[in-house]
Amino acid sequence: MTTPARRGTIQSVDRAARILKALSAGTAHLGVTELAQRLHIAKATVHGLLRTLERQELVEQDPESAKYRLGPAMLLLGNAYLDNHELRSRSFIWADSLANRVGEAVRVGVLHGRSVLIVHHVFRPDGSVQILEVGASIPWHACALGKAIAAQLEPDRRRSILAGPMPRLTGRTIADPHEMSEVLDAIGERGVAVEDQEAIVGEAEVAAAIVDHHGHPVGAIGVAGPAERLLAEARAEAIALAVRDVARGLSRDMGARRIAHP
Amino acid sequence: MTTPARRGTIQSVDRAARILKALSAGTAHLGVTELAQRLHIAKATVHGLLRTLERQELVEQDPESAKYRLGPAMLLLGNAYLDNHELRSRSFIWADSLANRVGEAVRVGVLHGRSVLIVHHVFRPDGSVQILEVGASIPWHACALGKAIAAQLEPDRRRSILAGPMPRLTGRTIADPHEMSEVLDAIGERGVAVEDQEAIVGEAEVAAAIVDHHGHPVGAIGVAGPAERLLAEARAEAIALAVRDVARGLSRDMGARRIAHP
DNA sequence: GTATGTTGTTCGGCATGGCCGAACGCTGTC
DNA sequence: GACAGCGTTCGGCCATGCCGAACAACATAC
Repeated sequence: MTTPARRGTIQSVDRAARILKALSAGTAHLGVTELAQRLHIAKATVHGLLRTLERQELVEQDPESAKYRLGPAMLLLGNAYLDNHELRSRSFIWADSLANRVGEAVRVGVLHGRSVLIVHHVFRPDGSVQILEVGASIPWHACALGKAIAAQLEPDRRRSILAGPMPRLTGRTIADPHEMSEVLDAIGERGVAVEDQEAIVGEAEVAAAIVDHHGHPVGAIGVAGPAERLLAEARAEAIALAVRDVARGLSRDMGARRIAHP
Repeated sequence: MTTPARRGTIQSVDRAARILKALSAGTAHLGVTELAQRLHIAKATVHGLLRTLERQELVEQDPESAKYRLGPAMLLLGNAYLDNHELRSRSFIWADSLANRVGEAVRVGVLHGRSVLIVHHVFRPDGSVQILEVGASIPWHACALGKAIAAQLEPDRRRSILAGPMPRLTGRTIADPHEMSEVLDAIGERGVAVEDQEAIVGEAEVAAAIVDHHGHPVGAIGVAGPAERLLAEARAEAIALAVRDVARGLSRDMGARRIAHP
């Protein structure tokens, strides 16, 4: 056995999940042989797993090339994740009001591994053409959403997330763990995170964490747009205030079902 | 064994997939016990499967209620399905031009079971607020996309899809298999399917199938909007022509890589 | 307060069911 | 026409997933 598959996990299911992720990563469709050697599993075994996944329409086989790709049932499951997402559904009204208040696009995200997953996105309220970012995955260290969440993490998780790689996306990306640690402290005190062209040149974001009744972060909400417009002297403070207000309201909303513990 | 699990399938993976689908169906989160009796699997077995899926972040457990729901990795996989979708990516430019030409919303869908999955959606080009329908699933018999695809199916599949249930969604939904069969014949001849308030009162759609080089349908593209505006005497024919043109172009686009077989 | 019903979780042994090596049919290429 | 690559099938060994039963934690009932 090459990968000893952590105790307590069901080997075949674990392998099936790894197949799905491999198919999701590669842009081109993958064949049985390529999957087998990439995951270090016998070819026949991969075939059996794929056939089972195919019956469930989680993967499908291209009739032309006989190679495999993700299937339509995957889209339904991904959509179901969003539909059942409590933070997402609660954020609808808050995000709408925030977008109208500041006249910019609003994004809501959760931390997933070392990335922020966008679960809700409200377009800037002018009529311009914009692409929907729901489902997108952004490195945590290069967006305000991610930094806002990280600043609220308990010390162990914060240390572990700071330990990992922080690739430079633009000249302004914060890539040094010590610098980032200080930035997170400042964000924690101020209650608002700012990202200034750290992911895409010209784009900025102002965000605040959403916490549950224990104070644990469950996600973040933020305003995104052109840096020059978002961070202009005159508007910066007003936007930060609006974002923090909305994040507080949403946090209260999320924790409302249980009484806070001391 | 209650469900003998078709020969050749891997039992545990099949069960894991059924768990995921059960979680996606139920709006509320499900517990181990409920899943076990719903799927007729031993409780301990369900627990093992869930733990494996949880390690892969395909499901997550609510810390409060200890119940399970779909996990964030699911969203990434669903998104990856869209990214790898050939029809979808090729349809972008066609759908845009169609939306601008007719001034209405455009949808692209594929057949999945007895439903049409929306894989691309262009908003009506006025500035109004519209909800994004990508990922939505619509009964095939109640939308023009579905009828356009069904009309191009080979006889066996067409018969089997006509055999299933066709629930009435509005007073105008076609619920009778014989009537639908004649409607499909007419659509096949004309090359365009029309749906007039058969899914939602007031809403209509005009669509045409997209076929590969064998003539097999791979999906459909259509224009959707208010019935009175879409089906007005003056515009109906023009819209039908535009839709058919675009569908033809897309079909050529999709089949371009291989030479047509006689 | 105890009693009783849940829930999710753990354990260990039986035998089932998944795994792998090898062989097959097929499609393209040199 | 031999070859190399692919996806697929087969059969037998034994690892591994399955299940019944016991467990702990919680909620409820009285």
